[in-house]
Amino acid sequence: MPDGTNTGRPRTRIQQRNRDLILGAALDVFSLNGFRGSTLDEIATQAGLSKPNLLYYFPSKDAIHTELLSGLMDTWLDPLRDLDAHGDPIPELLAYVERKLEMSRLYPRESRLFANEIVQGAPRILSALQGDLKHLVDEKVVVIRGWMDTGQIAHVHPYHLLFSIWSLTQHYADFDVQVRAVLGQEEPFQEAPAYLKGIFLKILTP
Amino acid sequence: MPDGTNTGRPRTRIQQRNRDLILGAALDVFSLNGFRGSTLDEIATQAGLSKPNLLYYFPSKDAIHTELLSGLMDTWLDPLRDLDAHGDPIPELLAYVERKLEMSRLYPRESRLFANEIVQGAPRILSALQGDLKHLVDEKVVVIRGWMDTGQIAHVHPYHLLFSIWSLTQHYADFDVQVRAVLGQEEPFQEAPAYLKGIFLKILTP
DNA sequence: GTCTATAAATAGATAGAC
DNA sequence: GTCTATCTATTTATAGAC
Repeated sequence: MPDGTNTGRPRTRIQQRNRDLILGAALDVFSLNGFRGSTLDEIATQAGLSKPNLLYYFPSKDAIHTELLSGLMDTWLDPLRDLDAHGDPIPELLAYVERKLEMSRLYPRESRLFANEIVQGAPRILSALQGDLKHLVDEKVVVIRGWMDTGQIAHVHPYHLLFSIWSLTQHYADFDVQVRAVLGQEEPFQEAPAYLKGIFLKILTP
Repeated sequence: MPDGTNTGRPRTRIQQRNRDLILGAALDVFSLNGFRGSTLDEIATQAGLSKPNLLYYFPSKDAIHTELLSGLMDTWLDPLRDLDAHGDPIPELLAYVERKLEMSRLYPRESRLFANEIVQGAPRILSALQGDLKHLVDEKVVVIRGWMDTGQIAHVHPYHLLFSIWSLTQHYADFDVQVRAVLGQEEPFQEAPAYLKGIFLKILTP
């Protein structure tokens, strides 16, 4: 992911570096074990810092997790935000699929962090799902419905269409081990882009 | 899921009842928190038994989890096993999609149990994925390739086609909270079957 | 079979020296 | 800022009475 997640307070270079170390390590650990399954010990070891030093930078285990989730939520929605109502509908949607798949390829830990959180009932981000996410989706669904009503793309359930895009693209990050187990040695992300573009073209063509 | 998961040893009615209570409670807890995020305390409370009593029936936390996973793996693969090489290809595949979606609707806990395990790297079932699962998939891919080569269904990457079916159907169980958050009050499983059949018909039609 | 009590290890978090 | 030492609660698991 990008940035140094600056929450406003000024920081020295060493502060910034250690915060980043901690958040990176926490992303490794939380994304692989979920919140409750992760320990500060593991995060500290992974970050190369002592446990008390971790808690010098963040007040609690919960605070680290929350910082990660809220810092990432925005970035995670960017691909959908970029869906342009004035673009050419089919290429626009295929490009969205491509961006989402690229996110899975480049940021599998972030994808699994969300997957863990949501599979486990989204206790910490339910309000964000019902708020920011739902509002953005509602807004884009209007655009998609417009494209359908003018016959520019096929008529399918717009919400479930978006679920399909999320599901299919994130699958390659979240279920990576299963995909690789089944494919043997073939590289998943080599075939996936063409495959997904192909099927979404069929789904969307009027 | 079905059965009383009999592993061979004879059991009294009270033994069977308590084993089932424990496995049911463990399914609730493990499917919501993953293995490491779950505690025997929670499982015991959920089962209405004391913690030592749990460990009278199962030797360890790990044993409960393993029993759940291995007992379920077979059932989980049944819908794919039922894919009939001699059936009518498109209806056959659509029926498979329907069976998988029905599994998500009826057994969301089981779906989330696997989702947690796989998202977290499948430490306990990797060998089953590389063994039983891969072999079954390889076998069915031969069937699907046959249907493609004779022009009965469209030519798409058969492995990724199966990933798509798993991903799209399980999404409604594993990411249920997100789906519901976005849909508001609309019931996901009302629209999903028709939507999925519709898009897979487009994908598969030559 | 089921319980209370408890062991032994690990968890998150704090105190205080440096 | 970073560390060692430590507190307190929780965790898995066992011992042993009933």
